[in-house]
Amino acid sequence: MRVSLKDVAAHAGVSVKTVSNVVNDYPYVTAAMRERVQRSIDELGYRPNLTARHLRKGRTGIIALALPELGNPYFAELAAAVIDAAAAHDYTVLLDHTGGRREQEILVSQGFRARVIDGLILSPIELETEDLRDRTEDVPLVLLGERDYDLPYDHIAIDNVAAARAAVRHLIGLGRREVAFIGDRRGRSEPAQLRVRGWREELAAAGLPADDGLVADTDGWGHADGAAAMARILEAGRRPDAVFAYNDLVAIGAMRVLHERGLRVPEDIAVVGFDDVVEGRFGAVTLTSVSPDKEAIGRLAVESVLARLGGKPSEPRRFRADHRLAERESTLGRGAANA
Amino acid sequence: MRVSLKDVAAHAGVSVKTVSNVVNDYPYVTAAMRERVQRSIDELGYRPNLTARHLRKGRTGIIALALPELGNPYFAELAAAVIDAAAAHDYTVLLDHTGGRREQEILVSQGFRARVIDGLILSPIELETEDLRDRTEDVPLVLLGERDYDLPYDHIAIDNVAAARAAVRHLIGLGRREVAFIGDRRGRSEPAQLRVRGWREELAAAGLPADDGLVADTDGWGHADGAAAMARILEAGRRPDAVFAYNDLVAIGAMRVLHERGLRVPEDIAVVGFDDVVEGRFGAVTLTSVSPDKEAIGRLAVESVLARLGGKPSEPRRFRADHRLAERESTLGRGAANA
DNA sequence: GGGCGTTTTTACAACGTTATACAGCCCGAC
DNA sequence: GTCGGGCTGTATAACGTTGTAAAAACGCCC
Repeated sequence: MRVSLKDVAAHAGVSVKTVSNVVNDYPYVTAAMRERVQRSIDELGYRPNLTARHLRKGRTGIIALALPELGNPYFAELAAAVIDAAAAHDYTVLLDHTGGRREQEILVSQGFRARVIDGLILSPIELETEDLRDRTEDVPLVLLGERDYDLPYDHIAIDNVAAARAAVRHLIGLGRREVAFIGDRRGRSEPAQLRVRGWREELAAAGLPADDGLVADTDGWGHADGAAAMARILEAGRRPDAVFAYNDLVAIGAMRVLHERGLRVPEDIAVVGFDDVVEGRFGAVTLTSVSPDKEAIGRLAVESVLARLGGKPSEPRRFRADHRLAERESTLGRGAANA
Repeated sequence: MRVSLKDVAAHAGVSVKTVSNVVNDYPYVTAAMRERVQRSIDELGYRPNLTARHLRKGRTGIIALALPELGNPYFAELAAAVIDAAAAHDYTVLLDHTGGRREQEILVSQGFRARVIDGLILSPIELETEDLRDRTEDVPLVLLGERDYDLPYDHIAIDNVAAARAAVRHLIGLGRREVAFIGDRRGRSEPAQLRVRGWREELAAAGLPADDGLVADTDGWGHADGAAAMARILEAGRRPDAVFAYNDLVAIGAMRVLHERGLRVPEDIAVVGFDDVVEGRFGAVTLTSVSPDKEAIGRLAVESVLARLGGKPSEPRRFRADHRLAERESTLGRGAANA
């Protein structure tokens, strides 16, 4: 059986609280007593029961991070950043994945999946603003990714519209005139809509048409989705000279199809992705990508969820993490205008 | 403040235990009473406190999964399999990453990172057998990946030696005579050593020399490690006609370097990876890879850790998950012998 | 050596839940 | 009618920890 404070106390011939004091480095313990108790602790191999401690203290030391997919390296890298940031505050992270499905996201936000947590960081895909309106759960929630409307929760995000515009501007600067967007999620995902909006705005600013036939829906955001969408565009007889993809996986899937059909990247079609995952740096054609500051996102998310632990209901805040465009072979310019 | 059983009991005018009975579907509760209590529960928005429940029951409903790196999609896919398998048993998964560093792995195995768990699934890289000998922690431990020596813990693994031999056999069947191995970890990783052994054995069986100059060490197992190792081999003046990499990421990194130097895959150099990650199916040259049954590994791991919860110390067991060789463009044969 | 302030240790009550044991109750059987 | 036994509901005691408050020990001064 597991050793408890009581066992140690009996063994050392002191009260339970004294042992607790030693364990918690309470200052008013004589060196002699401390050593005597410590010896019993070591001898019996005592280890505090965190469940009991947390019941008493009202905190569990665990925050949950709910992501759409672990398989996407962007989220994996983000998870690593969150885990590290949490560890710096002596917090442990419980990871969950929602598949980006709305019902799962609602379930998670209501705390039905993991109910032993002090706080929750959620990266929603299909979740609607209204889904959070009647949230009753009292653990602090922080949202990753931009939301259009106001909700009483902190947001951590990069400026998706600006980032998308920068990507499209870069393509236009290369002289491209027909820029496709791959990865809209049938209008059901807020982040996708923001990137589409950036794409549309930048094309408009350059006086280029934002043709709906150049926006390709996908079901998900994996390699296969990008490949299928690219194939559909080509089979519809379109031949864009540039592609801006919702993320790197979609971009890489699209590039595979271009390669199969003998279209060269970037000569025939330039490609820009989003997320700057490692994978994009090691293909036969390395991928230009919008690079969000993942480490900052993870750190800000942890800090803001922990800041809300006290339960003081201050104003919701919106954190903007940085992003930059990492230029690589997939948009290597033939005399690129400075973008 | 959070609503507790006591609040509900007061509101409904019954005892705390009766409310508990309703919550836990205890059979001997009249329908009338059940409904009355349920109404109070709904009205007050009661939600059970899992910390307290678990303190009482001695179980937390959480198992930890400690992986070397989340960034490697293989582990991400594996994590998804474990999370799903655990969910089927009403268990939640707490994810941790060790970076594959020995001290971290020891720490995790001793339970220093996450101490609120019922069981632990650990995928060690550098951990030595002896590190587990004096493990005092009493939560059940299951190891992922093969271990050579006997330890009182269950193992879930594929047959690494056999899988490596199959990969090398396939290359030899293509007519390749100089097969390099990329991704030994300076002898510090047991799984790597097993794959090197398979490589060595199969070469020996074919009467080919297993030249030490063809084994490339790496620090880690990411794209960059594979690229650096491949470059080192070429710069040493070697020109193997095939490469077997420790995993897909290493293989893809190596292929990038081959591409940069104008060497064609598979014409000049055939490449085989390990893990069968999605990424390998969408490069300009798709990657042949050893494909372990991740879903089975995840399921077996969860089942065996849960089976040990009772604490009955039965014999440690060794589970073998299946693997197969997924053949793709990187080993497309010019008249391949049947392999 | 008694009084007083400071330091050290202790007893006890919580945190929210469930297991145990028991007290009523109702019903049918003797 | 009294007894036994199956249903319901309740009081109480845990689970292992820490906060509070009070008791004990100590040191110092007069």
